[in-house]
Amino acid sequence: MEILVKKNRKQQIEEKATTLFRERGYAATSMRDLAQVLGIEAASLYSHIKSKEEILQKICFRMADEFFEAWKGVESEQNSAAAKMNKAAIAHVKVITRNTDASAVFFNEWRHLSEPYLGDFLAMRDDYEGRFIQIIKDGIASGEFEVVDEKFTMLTILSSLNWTHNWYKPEGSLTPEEVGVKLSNLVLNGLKK
Amino acid sequence: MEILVKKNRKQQIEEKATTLFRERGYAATSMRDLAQVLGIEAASLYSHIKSKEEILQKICFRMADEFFEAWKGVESEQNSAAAKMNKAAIAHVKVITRNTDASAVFFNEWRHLSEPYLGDFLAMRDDYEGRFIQIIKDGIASGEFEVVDEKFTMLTILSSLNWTHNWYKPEGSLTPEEVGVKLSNLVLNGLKK
DNA sequence: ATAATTTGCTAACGAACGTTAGTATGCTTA
DNA sequence: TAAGCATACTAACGTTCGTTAGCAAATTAT
Repeated sequence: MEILVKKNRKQQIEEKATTLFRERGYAATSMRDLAQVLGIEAASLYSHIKSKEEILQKICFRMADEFFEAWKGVESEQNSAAAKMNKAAIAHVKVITRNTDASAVFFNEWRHLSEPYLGDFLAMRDDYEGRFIQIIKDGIASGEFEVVDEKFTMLTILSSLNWTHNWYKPEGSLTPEEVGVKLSNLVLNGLKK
Repeated sequence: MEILVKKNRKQQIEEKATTLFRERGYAATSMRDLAQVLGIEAASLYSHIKSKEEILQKICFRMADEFFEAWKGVESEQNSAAAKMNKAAIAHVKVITRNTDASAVFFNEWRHLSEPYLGDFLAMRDDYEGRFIQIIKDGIASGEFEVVDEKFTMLTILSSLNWTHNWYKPEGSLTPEEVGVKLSNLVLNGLKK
């Protein structure tokens, strides 16, 4: 009967690898380390995967997919740039808080991707960052936001949002939604009264 | 005659290592990679250094020293928390922008330190972060700042400041001081008008 | 019942890793 | 001029790396 409980070995491998890559880094995690966590021999891993890098690719591009998926609904009919930024921040943070380990790998280990994956990855990142820049531009044009350097501001905002993976604990008191709201509020309104 | 121009081999090694560690990560940089950049054999490195990790230790703890050194002057006689935060942000960002490569190593590679260095490092980080928390607490107590979760706010602010190493180009138009001012302003006043 | 798939093993490959030993050369200092 | 230090070499060490080949058992699908 048990539905959704059975996971095939490949999924297990990717899950454990995500944890290890997060804790030790991709380069410092050996296939023998990974095998040991799963209770098998290193060579046995290759019955399920093609290479070590394939695991990293899966993690990185699955996260990218999730970020783009979450973006849907951000640029809806509403016209306020602040509301859009709020929505975007919440959507973004929700993805991170629901995948803290995979997010850490996504943010820190992507440089170990080889071509053409690396190029694809960077192109997606550019695309994604461009969406935040557009919101900022809109806000400036409409007079909602201060006149700022859009790229600088985008980088600053995203760095705040992206850091979430480093401290968020799912078992803590804050829900992903609440984290997004608080971050969005701090970014939009600042610390001063 | 030439003063301050002559650098001994050990310094050269640390400089080149900083660049490589930044570009490829500590674990993915081999001693043979490093030797090649310097035009010597890998074994020759050991006439100057004790181990690969020693280089990482030097980078990390020199940066830590610089951050603490820069803090002097932040907690001066002035009483406004906003002014203190402004000073702290500028001081912090100045250190980063003047050492972007070493900062990247400092922020991303410290986990490869072994004990007792790792413990020392984390203790220093806690100390440093505590200083930012104190400014936030002061600002809340004095009514200058919104009532916020101090730790959450500290993490968010520092993540913005610390991301600077990833995009700042010394040859660009912004001076370190200007970057600090802009970041501090965004954090304190927010994006909205 | 049989075929196919999943899962795992042992053994081993060649390459790369950090590091040490021992030696040699040239520069700097006493 | 001698001593000492800085610098670099060749050769090699034992270990670990990612990965492949070939085989075997168990499970699943036809």
